[in-house]
This record gives sequence, structure tokens and C-alpha cells, in this order.
Amino acid sequence: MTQKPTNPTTTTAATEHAHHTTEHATQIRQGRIDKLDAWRQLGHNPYPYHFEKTSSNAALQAQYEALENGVETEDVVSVAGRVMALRNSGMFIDLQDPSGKLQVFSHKENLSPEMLEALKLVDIGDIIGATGTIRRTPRGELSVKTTKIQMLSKSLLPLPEKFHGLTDLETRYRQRYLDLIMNSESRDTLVKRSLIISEIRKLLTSKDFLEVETPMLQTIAGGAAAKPFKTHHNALDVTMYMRIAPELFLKRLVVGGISEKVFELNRNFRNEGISPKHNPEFTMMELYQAYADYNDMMSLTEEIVTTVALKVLGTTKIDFQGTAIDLTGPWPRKSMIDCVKEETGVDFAAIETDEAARAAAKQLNVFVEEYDTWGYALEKVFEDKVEHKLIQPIHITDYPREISPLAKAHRDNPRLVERFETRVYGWEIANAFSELSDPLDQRQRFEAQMTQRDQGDDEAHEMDEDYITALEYGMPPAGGLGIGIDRLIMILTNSHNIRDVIAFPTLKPKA
RNA sequence: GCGAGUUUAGCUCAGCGGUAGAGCACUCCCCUUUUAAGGGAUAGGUCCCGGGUUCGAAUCCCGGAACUCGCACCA
Repeated sequence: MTQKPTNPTTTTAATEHAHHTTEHATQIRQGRIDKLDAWRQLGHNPYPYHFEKTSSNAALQAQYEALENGVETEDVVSVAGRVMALRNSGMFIDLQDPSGKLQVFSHKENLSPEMLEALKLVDIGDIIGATGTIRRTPRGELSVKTTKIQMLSKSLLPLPEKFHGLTDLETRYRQRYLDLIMNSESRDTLVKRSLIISEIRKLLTSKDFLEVETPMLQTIAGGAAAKPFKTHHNALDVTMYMRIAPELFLKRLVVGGISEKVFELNRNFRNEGISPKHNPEFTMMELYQAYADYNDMMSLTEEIVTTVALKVLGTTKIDFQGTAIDLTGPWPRKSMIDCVKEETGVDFAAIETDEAARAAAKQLNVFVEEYDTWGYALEKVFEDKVEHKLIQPIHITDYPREISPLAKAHRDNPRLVERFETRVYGWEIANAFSELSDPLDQRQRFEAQMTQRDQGDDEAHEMDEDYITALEYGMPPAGGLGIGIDRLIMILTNSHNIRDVIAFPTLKPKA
């Protein structure tokens, strides 16, 4: 392979970037390009291929924790990272790597004249490598006393201000790389996201759940009540939808018996409003366990959440937006009807007709549609009167049959299904059922949904004939559980906006 | 989708009818044991965009855009 040497003449480079930038911004950038050229003049590639980094900053801070002020060692290390501050004409450099900060100390007595010149070509934002000995300054700052600085990547654009940092929310989300450079909280949150997801995988795998993948592109967007993104496959010339849930495919795998326990931890897409709690693409964990019911799923939900909290945070007692939350299990289990009765005094179990249910809701100043049935009225009262008060973890059980077309009828009450939602801080963290395995009942449920759809509910579930066919071959009794991963991460990282737990949240294009 | 707010230098922000401002960053000078280093001197602007009112608009009015926060929908 041959490669032409890079032309160091870059005087026109700034103008390529100049569209819609000020003269000042252009000047700053050109100044840095000039320094980049100067590195080349000194015989150094400012964008080299490799650096032998021996230690992370945090590892050195830990290793030399006991090193006393003013003490020099002869321990030679090579560190690398981004220059975040320059003091005393570059004699002191704050070097940041993902683990933390470390000071680089470049005294002129230790540097060759060439190195001293090169030091002047270092700017805030550059990625450099530094080799030298470990010492702690008389004022207590652990430092690498260098003989050699290497440019590892010349930065052309100025970083935000060192004290206030980058606070503009739009810029933080649009240019997440800048946010991550400047804001350690953003790094911590996204690192914790990764660890949380990793611990969930580890736990489920250790319990013999098999991780599987099901279609993101579906011809029927089923498994939930939501508006899908619509797209088109050209070669097949068919309309396809981005999935709103993997549920029906995961249960097909349970029918097939690939494993008695399966899970998928992946993205769902819903074409709905964006809010501090909603992103159009979000991460869902769904699992299905044969021969289990929703009671088993409640225990499993507690195990997943508490295990992850302990592994990642080291505790199950957390603070969320100033509210103390104790995740320690087991969590209370209370039926939706009992919750509503306790809060409002109205006992929906004693209400016989849809009409009486609507009247009861209106009596409580809860808005209901004229076509709302007993179950919809109950749900609306619950959401309006009870939901926001459920701060500590709780499983709300036994949902109305008509709002849960994929859940098995309750063993003791035909108006209900065996479904629960786990609430933390009022938010739905988990949703689970004893899965409906009776194919004849499932067909009736879909038909009821079709009726809903005809009445104007465009989020009612669609008929899925193949899914019913799968059930007709026989699905074992199974418990299913879905956990909204972004919401869980928000709770565990004390993040009040879902965008803080998603590296690249959905934003409208700028212009 | 509805309502309120925000948008001025690379960043963080003042200014709110009369010549565009500060701190940090940048450039230059001084300074080699600093911690938001310090001292000095410069340079840097589509005041989000488009109309309008006015002798004069960053400022007032109308329309639009993006963002933020509520509400609605939803997980």
C-alpha cells in the first residue's frame, strides 16, 4: 500500500469550515491549524497511530494515594488524555482521561529546548501523551514530571469555558461528545447505563434465560397499544412498521420451545410525543418463562431491580429528585381495585355495569368517554387518583380484562386478568402478565380490540392470525415481563430527563 | 398538538428605543511550583431568521425556526 504524504500546507483549510462561522471562530481554528503544521515542521505527526499508555489517571491516583506532599519517585509512567487546563504557560497541564484527572508537570529544567518549543504548541482540548516520573507537589497534586510530551490528536476547535462548562441543553444533546468531554455527570450516567444493562444480561443469563433477537421490521406492529413508525420495503413492495414491542415474536419462540426461558433487551419505536419521559426509540427488556405465572414475575422483577441496584450503586436505598426511595424487596402487591377503593372509597368490584362505572368516575371528577367500559373507567380513575401517589416500589395487580388483550383471565375473577405493573416514583417500571395461552380466548380478545379500533381507538391491537395459529399449536403456561430500561436507568441514576440516559436522543434537525 | 419561557462573541451571561458589553477561552508581552494561576495589551458580533413601526430597533409589533418547562398522548 502506498500513501501520498499529507500536504502540510493548510492555509485554505479554514475557509472550508468558514460557512456560517464568525471571523473570530475562523481565526481560532486557523491558529490551531498553524500549530498543527508547526508540529509537522518539528518532525512529529500530530495525528499518530499508537501510544503506549501504561496507566489510567484514576489507577495512578489510587496507587499513589499515600504518597506524601513534596515527595518525588523514580517510577516512570506514560499517561494520555485530553488537555483540560494549562497553567503557567503550559508548565502545569490538567490531563483528563475517562477515569479522571492527573496533572502533568513540565518544568523547563527537564525539557529539551525542542520540547519546550513543542509545549507552546499544546492547546486546551488537545489529546496528548506524557511520559515521566510520578511525584506529588508540595501543595498535594499528584503529577507526572515529564521529559516528553507527544501530540496524539491536535484539536482545532475551542472547548467551552472551563468554569461554567457546557450548560446549554440543546448543545449538550446535539453535540453529546462535547457534553461528555465537559460534564462528568453525563459520563457517569451513560457509564452506569452500560453497567445496568450488562448486569441485567448477566443475571438473566445466569438464570438460564436465552437471549434472542426478533424482528424490528414487522408487517403487523403488535404486542402493545401504540402508534408505529411506518416504512416501506422496496423489493418486497410492502408496508412495514418499526416494532412497538417484541412480545408476539418472543411468545412464538416459547411455542417453538427454543428455550423455556427467553429474553430480548433491545429497542422499541413508537411514533408518539416526545417528553422528558418519552423518546421515540427506547430500550425494553422483555422476558418469558414457561410454567411460570405473574406471581413469579413479581418476584423476578424485584430480584432484577435489587440485584442491579446493589451491583451498580452498591445500595437499594436511593434518592430520586430529592425523594428517598427504598428498593429493598419484597415489594407490596395490591390490586388496582383495592388501590382505588382505599384512595377514593369507591369499590369497583361492587359496580356491575359500564354505565354505573362511568357514573362513578364522573362522580370523582375523572373524565371518561361515553363508550368507556367498566375496565376503562376503573383504569382512568386509578391513573387520575392513585398513580402519582405510589412513590415507593409496589406491584399493582389484577387489571381489567378489556385493556389487556394479551393477558390470561384471572383465575378468580373473569372481569380481570392476571397482570401487574410495578410502580416506582409513580412511574411504570415493569408490566407483566400470566400470558394468555388459550387461542380461542386470544381470538376473542383481538376481535374486541378490532371493535375498539372501529370506535376510533387507533392504538387498539391489530388482529394477528399467525400469532393465533402459533397458540393453536400450543404454548405452555408462561409468565411474561417487560421492563422499561430507560425509566429504570433514570430512577437509578437520579436523571429527571430521559435524554440524560440516552447518548443520542431524538432531536428535530436544526434547519 | 396546546400554553409559557429562552435564543446577544468559541463558552457562561449582562444590556431591553440612541455608536454592542463583561468574565473565561483565543493572539501578543511579562511571569516557571500553579490549582478557575497571576499581571498587561489586543483581536473577535448575521444581537436565531423574515417582515413591520420609528428620525433611529438587539430592545417595540407581526410571522417563522430551534430549544426548555408544563399540559395532552404514551413506556
